[in-house]
Amino acid sequence: MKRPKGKHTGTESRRKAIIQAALACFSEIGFSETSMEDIRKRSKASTGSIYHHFKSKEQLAAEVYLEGIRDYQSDLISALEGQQVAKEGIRALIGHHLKWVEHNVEWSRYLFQKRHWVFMSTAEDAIAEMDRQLGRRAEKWFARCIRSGELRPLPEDIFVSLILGPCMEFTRQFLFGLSRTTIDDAVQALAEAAWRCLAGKQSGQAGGSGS
Amino acid sequence: MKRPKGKHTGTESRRKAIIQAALACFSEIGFSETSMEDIRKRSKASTGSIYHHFKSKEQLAAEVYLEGIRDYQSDLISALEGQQVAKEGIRALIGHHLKWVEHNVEWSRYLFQKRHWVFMSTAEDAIAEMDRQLGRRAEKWFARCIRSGELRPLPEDIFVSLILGPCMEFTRQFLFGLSRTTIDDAVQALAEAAWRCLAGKQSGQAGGSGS
DNA sequence: TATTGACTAGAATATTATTCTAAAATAGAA
DNA sequence: TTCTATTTTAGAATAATATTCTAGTCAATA
Repeated sequence: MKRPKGKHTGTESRRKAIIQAALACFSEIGFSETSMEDIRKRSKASTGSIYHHFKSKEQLAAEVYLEGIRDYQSDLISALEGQQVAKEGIRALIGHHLKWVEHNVEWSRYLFQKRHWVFMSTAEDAIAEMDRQLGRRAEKWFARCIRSGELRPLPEDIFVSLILGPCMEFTRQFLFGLSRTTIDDAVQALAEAAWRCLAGKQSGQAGGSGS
Repeated sequence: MKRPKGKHTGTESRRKAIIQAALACFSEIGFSETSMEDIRKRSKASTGSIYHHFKSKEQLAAEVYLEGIRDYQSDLISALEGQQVAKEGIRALIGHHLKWVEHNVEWSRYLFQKRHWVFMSTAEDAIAEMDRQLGRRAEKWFARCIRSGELRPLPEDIFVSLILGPCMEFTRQFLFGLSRTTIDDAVQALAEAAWRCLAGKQSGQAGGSGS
């Protein structure tokens, strides 16, 4: 019937090679500027091979995206759920994000700097689904902290905006080479700031020094 | 020598028509999916005419972007500089942004949802220059507030992240139809949150102006 | 009216994404 | 092994579409 699938038959490695080549090309010269010919040469695959693995250039771009986001998200959620204390969880979240970006600049450039590409429409559903799954688990974690009074009760969308927003904006600046603060300092500063605006009343905020 | 320019000779209106048509097409079906033929039909211009006004599809996309960002930024800076009190300034900034988005959904989708498109490389310089100019004036305003102790002294990049980030993230959710909070409430919530993490030590509350 | 230069038209061309046909490789069955 | 079915690869052929080119039109002056 099908193939044994326990094995990397070389077909998988070719697929990977094409994705890697595509990532490199897109990252270096941009999506529109990259021709299938470029990817073909760089990956040493043939036209037919590329189109056997990927329906179109657009879908190839989408697969590249998914490949990266999968890696990014995998550790993210465990980093969060590994924390019991709200303040630590938030810090872990921000820390994981920025460090991942620092260590995966090329992927980050693709995932974050150029997010929401129109030609991603193909993957839109898959991406949305991943976000949703991640969102649900994160939501659960945050809900617990809100119930315990550690975090201020805020609408979901505002919550997301306050945590993700600064991270993403800093990421953007970092990837453009516009940031001067180091990643470690940024984690510190952003986590502190996030805490300041998310902390529940009783979580001894502002007033004293702390830490 | 050139043209009398007191009159809109129809050439300018044609240019505008092409930009409008392009915006509509890009917004509805996406950049890659939009062919020059689509734009030609929608704008009722000829191929030659389009290429007379714009060097390429990429440059057309860039001009569309610049057209929008110009409108967006024009009021933004005056909204900020019109405020003396830090807290009010921040609120004005956030308020202007979200309201502009609400009233210019199509443009916003183009400017913010799909920002940093690769094929914007053409305009990259022009955009960067606009951002820089805006940035300088905003920086000046914030620097004053920091000196007066109204705002906490933070690195420029962190500052930008904390104000712009949440705005942009909420914008993204709004444009995707993922937000449930109304724009007005979001302005309120985000401004409050921003203030909480940016306010200087002595700025207890109550807007004791002065300076 | 004639001249000049910006503007428009649409056919012609060039580029490049995609399809197609057939050959090579691979995995399992005999 | 050899045979057979299936997957994968190759590269030429095709199709789609961005861009260029040539020949005009028009609008403003002299």
